[in-house]
Amino acid sequence: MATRYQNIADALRRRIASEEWPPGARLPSETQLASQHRVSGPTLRSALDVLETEGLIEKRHGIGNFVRVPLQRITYSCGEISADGQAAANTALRFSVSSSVVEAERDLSSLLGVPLGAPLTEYTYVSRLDRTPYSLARVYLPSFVAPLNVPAAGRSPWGDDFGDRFAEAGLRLSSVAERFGARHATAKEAEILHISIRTSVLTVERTSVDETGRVIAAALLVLPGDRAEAVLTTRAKREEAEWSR
Amino acid sequence: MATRYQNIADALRRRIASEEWPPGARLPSETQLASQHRVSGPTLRSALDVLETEGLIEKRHGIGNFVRVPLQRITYSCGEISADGQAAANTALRFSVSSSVVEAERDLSSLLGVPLGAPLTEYTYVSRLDRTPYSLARVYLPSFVAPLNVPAAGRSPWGDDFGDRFAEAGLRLSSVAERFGARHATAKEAEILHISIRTSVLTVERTSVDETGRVIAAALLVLPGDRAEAVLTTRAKREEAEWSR
DNA sequence: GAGTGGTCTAGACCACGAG
DNA sequence: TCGTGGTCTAGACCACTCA
Repeated sequence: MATRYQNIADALRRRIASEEWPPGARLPSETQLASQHRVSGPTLRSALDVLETEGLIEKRHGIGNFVRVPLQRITYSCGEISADGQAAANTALRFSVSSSVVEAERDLSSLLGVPLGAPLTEYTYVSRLDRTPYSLARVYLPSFVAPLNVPAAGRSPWGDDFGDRFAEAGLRLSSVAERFGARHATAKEAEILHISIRTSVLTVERTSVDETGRVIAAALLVLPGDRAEAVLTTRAKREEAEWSR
Repeated sequence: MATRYQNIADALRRRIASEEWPPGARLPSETQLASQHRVSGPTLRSALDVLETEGLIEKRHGIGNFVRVPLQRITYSCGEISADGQAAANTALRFSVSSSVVEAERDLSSLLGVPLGAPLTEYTYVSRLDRTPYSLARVYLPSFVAPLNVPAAGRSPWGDDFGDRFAEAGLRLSSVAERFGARHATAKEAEILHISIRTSVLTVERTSVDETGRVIAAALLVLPGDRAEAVLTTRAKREEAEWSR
């Protein structure tokens, strides 16, 4: 059965779809909408919560509720080994890098195969398109790969530009494993990416392995589901020669 | 600044982490918790909403709120071309398949390159582990690939077991493209997978292409983020011979 | 029937942003 | 200062589950 706030959410959804309120427009105030639909404030607010969770509207405290402008989507290309550090970056995508030294937590120590508390260099990449944050990548290098706190190359927003470091350390990148997941943003990620903690994010856990099977880099990518996707193309073995021209 | 319900959510989260309420246990009733924390019902409920969104608790109408039992995770392996239909299935993962004939909607027609309204055979795969739904896959075959409504092979819960159909139709699978995304579950998906519409799901849009570049199958996978992940391993070209033994 | 969570109310007060 | 959304209250009533 349909509840009161669900019916209102449906009605508002239709009015948005009909472009009565085009993208970017401000909705009437919650007080006005509540009296329009003859419900109390909280009931109307739960209807708006539904639309916010769906990504249809954006709430701005003290200003109003706005129809969200569909964001351009960026693409993370999977399965590309970029030992030479020349990653395929999306055009117009700008990013910044910062680094610090951290101690290996439980997750990172098992991921990298280093003892708990071992020093790691952490690189944080934040990409932006028109001032809107689009992706967050955190890369961790063990101390045997590079001296602590050396600058990142900054060639790719995905943090896969460490071919130089590997070469300097006498390591040869052999394989890369990527694990994809979906979850809600953490409070910290939400703040960095300017999203709500209710936003779904696509996560990529990427580990780079050298010839001896040792993990030489780990990366944690966080991509807001409403503005990013990952793509992968696999070709049948037999045709590989033809397809790569 | 921390709000009232956030503080309560933190407190409850700590009590759950300390196993005061172990996995599967019922929390005190909302009325009891509200008086414990000296807040009103709605305030306590919004604290519980936070925990539900985080996947820490599960609400059961008329029964109580329960600490969620961590679910075993299943893995979808990406980048594997299984033209012969022998897919790597997770053990103990059971699934059912149903099929129907549908007309190509806007999304599907552009994905498959068929006219709007063209007849497609739709296969719906639902996998389960211990009676809990784990994945939903919908596969669409154009009519030139197979006669309408032929049964699926049922060898893989991911719907990548159509090698026989391709062969019968004289088609040779050449490449597979996968697109990954993250979003909330739709109402229909939530019902099938027994999850909330606020649950994050990992989506995979998979298109199979033959030698002439024609799309011969499209699949839409929906994997609840709390119980599934996708993995991909890429090996450097030079070492490929060694690694595949 | 007893107890649980789900919805809804009418209003108070606070925090934010803009003029 | 004003209008906005955010939080919170105290309680009513309904829907669901189980004994």
